[in-house]
Order: sequence, then C-alpha cells, then structure tokens
Amino acid sequence: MLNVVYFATPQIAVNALNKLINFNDINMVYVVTPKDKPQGRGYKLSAPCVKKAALKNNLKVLQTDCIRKDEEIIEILKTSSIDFFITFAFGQILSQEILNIPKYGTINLHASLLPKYRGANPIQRAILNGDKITGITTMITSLGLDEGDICLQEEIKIEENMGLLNLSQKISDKAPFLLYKTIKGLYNNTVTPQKQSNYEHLISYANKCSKEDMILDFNQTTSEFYNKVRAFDCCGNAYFCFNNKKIKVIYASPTQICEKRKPGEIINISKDGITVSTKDNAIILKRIKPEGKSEIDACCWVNGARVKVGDFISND
RNA sequence: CGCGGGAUGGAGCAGUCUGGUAGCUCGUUGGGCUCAUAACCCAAAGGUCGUUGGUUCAAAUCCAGCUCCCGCAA
Repeated sequence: MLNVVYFATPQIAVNALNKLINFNDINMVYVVTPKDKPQGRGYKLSAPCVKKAALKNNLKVLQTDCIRKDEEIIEILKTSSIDFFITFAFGQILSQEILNIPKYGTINLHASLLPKYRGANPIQRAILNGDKITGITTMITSLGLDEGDICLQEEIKIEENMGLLNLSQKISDKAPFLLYKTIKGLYNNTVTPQKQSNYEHLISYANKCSKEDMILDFNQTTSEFYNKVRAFDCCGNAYFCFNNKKIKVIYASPTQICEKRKPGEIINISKDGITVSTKDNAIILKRIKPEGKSEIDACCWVNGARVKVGDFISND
C-alpha cells in the first residue's frame, strides 16, 4: 500500500483523482488544492474542481494559496509518512523542503511530450501550432520549470478536428494510468528517469495564453484561424469583432475557394454556416456566440444581424 | 451587494428614448412554376411582448419588485 498526496486544481485533474483512488494499492491520504475563491458573476465563493471531487469521495482536503509558506500544511505532510506526492496542474511551485518530504519522491504529470512545451499552456500551444502529435509526460518534480527527469511518456494523436475540449478529455482519460504506472515503476525500480538534457535540442516553451492569442483575424491564414478556434473551444473561446461587439467562434471548419477574395469578405451564407475569406483561403463559421447572448448557429445569427454576402467582417 | 448586456410567434432580431392596429429575415404548412430543386413566385398558420404589481382612457414601450440567460473582471 502506497501513501499518496495529490496536488491539483482544475477540471482536467479530476478524472485522475477519481481513478487513482480506485487502485487497491494506493491510499490517498490528502488532496491539496487552493482555497475557495470568489469567482464568476456575482463573486460567489467557489471551490476548485478537484476539491469538489475529493469531498465527493470523502477524502481529506488541505487548502492553501501558497504551499511553500504554509507551515501548518507542511507540518501535516511531514508527519504523515507519505510515499509519493503527485502534482497535476496544481498551479503553485513547491519548495525543496516539500519535495524532500515523500519517501520515494514527487511526480508531476505534464500535458506535453517533454522537453517540448514546458510551461503553463502546453495543450493550447500544441493545437495553436497545428501539431499532429502531443502527449503526456510524468517526471520527477524539480525546482525548475518542468525540467525534472522524465519517467514515462505516452503519445496522443491530435486529430484534424480536435479542439481543446476533446484533447483535454483524452489527456484526462490517460493521465491516471500513466501516473499509476510511474509510481509503481519507481517503487519497483522498473522505471529509470531520464535527464531532459539528453534532448536539449527539443526544448521549447508553452507560454501562458493571453487575451491577444484569442483574437481572431481574417488576415490570418485559414489554418491559423482554425487552430485558434480549436485551441480555445472551451473556457473562453476565440473571437472577432463585428459592429463593436465580440463574436465568439465556438465551431468552424476550414474550406477551399477557387477565386481569391479580400480577407474578411462574406462569400456565402447557408444553413451550413457563413463562409468568410481569409488571407489564403476561407473558413466556414458554424456555431458562434455573440456578446450577451447564448450560443447559436451562424446561419441564425445572419437573420438578426442582417449581414449579407459581400459584406466585410473587420476587426475595427 | 464587483461592472455591464439581454428576455418580443418555432429560430435570430427590430420596435422601448418620444405610450395609441405586432414588424423584419428565416423556418413551418398549403398552392404555383420547373425535366428537377432545401432555387423562384403566391398564400396561410403561429405572439395575452420573461414574471408580478403600479401609473394611465390606453403599456412591448414609463415606474418598482422577482426569475432566468449571457459578457467582462477575478
């Protein structure tokens, strides 16, 4: 029986928690997660997804916004004889003092094939760059940013039409088993961590996505536009502006046109969606969300917004 | 009490400021045209304007309360 503490925050880490506690040889001693925060419209206090999941499973939850300085929690962890710490999208940096606590070490799961895409938003960056393959990596957590030694990796194919929602789902499905294999492997000495410096030429960084990354522009190429829509197809959504209103694009699909048009021109309107020309080709907007409204089919929006073929959409 | 937008036939909107016959684009149904069409033409059905109360001769419209939806910010 291995005593484990799980450090995590958002939705993507929930499934791993639910699955890990079902393995007979894992004893989930604590779940560590940030404090409840005023969140959303009306500033209601809201708990991190992982906390809700932990409580549902009757696990003990420790909450802190700065684990490095939280003496009380550090003391609790020190006196609990833990074998492994597992971190997954925790969002806080651990100190060496904390890393030294578990008997066999601290494992982090990172949503990329390290050393590619170290950093905050590896999933979005992979989609934005149009990658066909990404994956998940387990590593020995170190103080540097995702620089620890690699334990195990698993590739995940990014299908042409896959967005953040589907890819996160896949990652979240696969994560618990890779984590389990990793801690068992480390415990039995069948897994040997590899230095990332062996793959120095592959190092890249996935910076946190900003507001600017979410702005859609018809002066971009079709694939750049499409990748943005996919990369933000949940938790925000990429948008363009029309008549000073934000129009979020929920779902779009790339298409080919014969004659070249000016970027932003509406070429066709049908039940299927609105075809708009881009820098190099065209994109069909299928499902959108105008400011202040719920999600609607693009062809419905046309009815009320009175846009016609030949009109231009520009980001003014 | 964080800031802001919204609720009008099945869908998306206009009308609200300046109270006085319920409007637009689609969809639906029926008919016509056509070799043919979800293309075009004609016609019809379908709304107590989110909810409760108030002001008024008269409220979608003005005033107050409530419910639900959404954007920002975190």
